[in-house]
Amino acid sequence: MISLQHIKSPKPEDLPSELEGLRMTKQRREVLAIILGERDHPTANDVYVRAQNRMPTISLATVYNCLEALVSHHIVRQVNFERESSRYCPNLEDHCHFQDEESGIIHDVIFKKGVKLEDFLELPQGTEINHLEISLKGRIGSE
Amino acid sequence: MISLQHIKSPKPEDLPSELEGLRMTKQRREVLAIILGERDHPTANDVYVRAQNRMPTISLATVYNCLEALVSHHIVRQVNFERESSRYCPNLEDHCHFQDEESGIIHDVIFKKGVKLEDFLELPQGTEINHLEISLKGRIGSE
DNA sequence: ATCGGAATTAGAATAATTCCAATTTCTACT
DNA sequence: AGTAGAAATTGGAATTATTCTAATTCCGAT
Repeated sequence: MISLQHIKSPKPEDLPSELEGLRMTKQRREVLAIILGERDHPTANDVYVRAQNRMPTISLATVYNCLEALVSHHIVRQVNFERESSRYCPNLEDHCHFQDEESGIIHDVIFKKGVKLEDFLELPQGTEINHLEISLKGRIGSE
Repeated sequence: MISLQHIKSPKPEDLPSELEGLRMTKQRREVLAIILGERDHPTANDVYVRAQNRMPTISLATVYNCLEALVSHHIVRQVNFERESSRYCPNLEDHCHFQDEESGIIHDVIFKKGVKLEDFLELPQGTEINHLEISLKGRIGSE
């Protein structure tokens, strides 16, 4: 994938017919376009509701299927906060998430340049990390 | 709470009648003793099953109630991995969790001494973090 | 002892997600 | 272009973890 990262709001029909080895069906393109469009970390249900505008017959099961396909092909990321419903994020850069408890809005938070996991965690040596999720909650200072 | 941290397997009846302002009922003591005993990050259902040995009439709802009481009084911590069921951890030190994908076992991982969040995250200034959860998954090197 | 609030209980309800079986749509091959 | 087989979609049912509810029980303070 060259730079979907920086394509803000592609029309679904402008998305390629295959991405990362995943065949892009009409529904998958619609779902991906929604996630690339409003980057507000929507839930599956949010995506479903938005998708219905252009595609009134899409089903929620399909939205879940599409999301799982996109996630497992590393085209979008799944984001979890405690036991809330999963959210989806098109930013594939290494980053984590901060949820403002006031507004509920989720912000991407990037790592300081050059920081590696081993720099701040006492990892048992030989550990191979396949997945990392950092979730923060709090408030944004109001001064 | 002085040092429940280091009390390995207290008998429920040895736990105090109040902790952190929370009245410790028979059931809450049982649940807490289980979590302090086997520190294997049990789920609510695990706790329920274990509790039934000594207390056959305890209900799952009560286990959930007790866990929520203990968590909200900062006596135990709730641990989440993606959308798996929550697990519970008596270690209140600042730490995060690593799940070995092979065995499913969860290990506590501590931070390098003196490391602060701002050292590795580009936090928008003025952010006040109330909650932080870091979950890692991977494998433990086998050499 | 007893009153009142808090805790416990069993079971129903909910929410998010997954499963299922029946269609529909693609893709590849003739 | 026509068609078989595979893959994707669909609606609805099922599942799972958790929360809610209403009735009972418990416990500490009067």
